[in-house]
Amino acid sequence: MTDDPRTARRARRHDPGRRDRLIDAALHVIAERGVAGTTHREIARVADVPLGSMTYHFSSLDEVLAEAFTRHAAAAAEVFDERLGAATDRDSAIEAVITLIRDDLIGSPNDLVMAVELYVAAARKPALRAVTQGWMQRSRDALERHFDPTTARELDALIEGLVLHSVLSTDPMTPDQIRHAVERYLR
Amino acid sequence: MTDDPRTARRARRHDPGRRDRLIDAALHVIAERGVAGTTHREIARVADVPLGSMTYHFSSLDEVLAEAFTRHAAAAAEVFDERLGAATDRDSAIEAVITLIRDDLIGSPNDLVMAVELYVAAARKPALRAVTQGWMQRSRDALERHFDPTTARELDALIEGLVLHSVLSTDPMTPDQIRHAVERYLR
DNA sequence: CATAGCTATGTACGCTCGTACACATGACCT
DNA sequence: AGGTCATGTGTACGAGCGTACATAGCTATG
Repeated sequence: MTDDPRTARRARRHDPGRRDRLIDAALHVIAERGVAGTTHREIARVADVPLGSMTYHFSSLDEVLAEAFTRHAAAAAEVFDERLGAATDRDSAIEAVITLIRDDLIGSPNDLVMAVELYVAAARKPALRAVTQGWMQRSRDALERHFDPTTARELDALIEGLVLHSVLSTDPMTPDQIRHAVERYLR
Repeated sequence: MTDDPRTARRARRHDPGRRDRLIDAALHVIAERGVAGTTHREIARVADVPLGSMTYHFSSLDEVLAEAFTRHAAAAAEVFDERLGAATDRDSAIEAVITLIRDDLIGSPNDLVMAVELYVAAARKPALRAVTQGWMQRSRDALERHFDPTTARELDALIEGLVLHSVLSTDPMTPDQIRHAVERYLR
C-alpha cells in the first residue's frame, strides 16, 4: 500500500507490515522446526530483522505463537469454506469433501503437522485453546451447510482421523481408499 | 517410609530396577508437562535420583523419550487387544469398540495427550517414527481380528478422529453419540 | 534548523539446559 | 582380607534461551 514515508500527516503509531512478516516467519519456523524449535532468535533470523524487534512487536513468545496459529487456522478454515461453498447438492458436497481430503489435507502434510503442533501446544497453553476450538467450529460450520449437525460432527472427526493416519502411516491412503471411506460413512 | 537420606541413599546405591523407574518417571513428566517440559533434571527430580544417573542410564534425552513412548504404546496396544480379544462375534466386537472409545480412550485423556505428543515428536525425530507406526499397526491388527483390513483401517482412523475431536472440544461427545457414530459406520 | 517523541535496535543479564567427566562406592572374586 | 572394576554420583561447562532496557534514528512539528 502506501510505503511512501511522506504519506499521512498523522503519525503512524504502528507498522503492521513488519509485524505481519514476523507472524509469517513464525509460521514458517513452526512448520519447519516445530513449536519446540521456535524461538525469538530463529524467527528474527528468518524474517531478517534484529532480535530486539521481536520484543518490540510482541509482548511474549506465546503471543507470537497464538497469532501465528490463529492466522494458520483462519487460512485452513477458508479452504474448507471454499471447497464446500462450491458444492450445490449433497452429491457434489461429498465430492468436495473427497477432494478436500485428497488435495488440501493429505496433499499438504505441513498443514497436518501444524494442526498437531497446535493441539499439543493448546494442551498446555490455555490461550491457544480458543484457536483450536474456533478452527474446529469453522470446519464443522462449513460441513453443516450440506449435512445435518450430527453428520457434520462425525464427518469432521472422520476426516481428521483419515488424514492423520494416512500421513503418519508408511503407506498413505490412495484416493480410491479415501473415496471408499467417505462414501461408506455418508451413504 | 524411610525418609532418612542416609538410609535411602544407601539403599539406592545399587538399584537394578532404576532404569525402569526412570522410564516411568519420564512417562509421568511427558504426560504432565509435555515433551517440551521433559528434561533430564525434571525426570531425575520425579524419580528422586541424582542428575548424573540420567546420563549413566541413557546416552541421550532422545533415548529416554523413545523408550518411554515405546512403553506407553505397548500398554495402549494391549488395551486394544484385551477389549477386542474378549469379543466373540461381530456384534460384541462393535460393543467392544464402543466401550474402548468411551472408557479407555476418551475416559483417560492423558492417553490422547501422549499420542499427540508422540505424533509431534515423531515428526522431528526419526527414531520415534517406528514407535508410532508399530502402535498403529498393533491397533489395526487387533481390529482385523473382527473386521476386514479395509474396515479395520478406516475404523481405526475414525476412532482416532472421534477421540481427538471429542477430547479437544468444549463439549465432549456423549456415549450415545459415540455409539451412533460407530454404528453408523459399521452397519 | 531545532526539538520532541515515537519507533526500532543492540546488547547484556540471569537462567536452564544437555552433556561430559573425574571421582566415590561397594559387590564380588581370589 | 584386600584388590578390582563395574556401578553410581556431584559438579562444572558452554550453549542457547526469553526478556529487559538504554539508546540510536527518524519524522512530524514549531
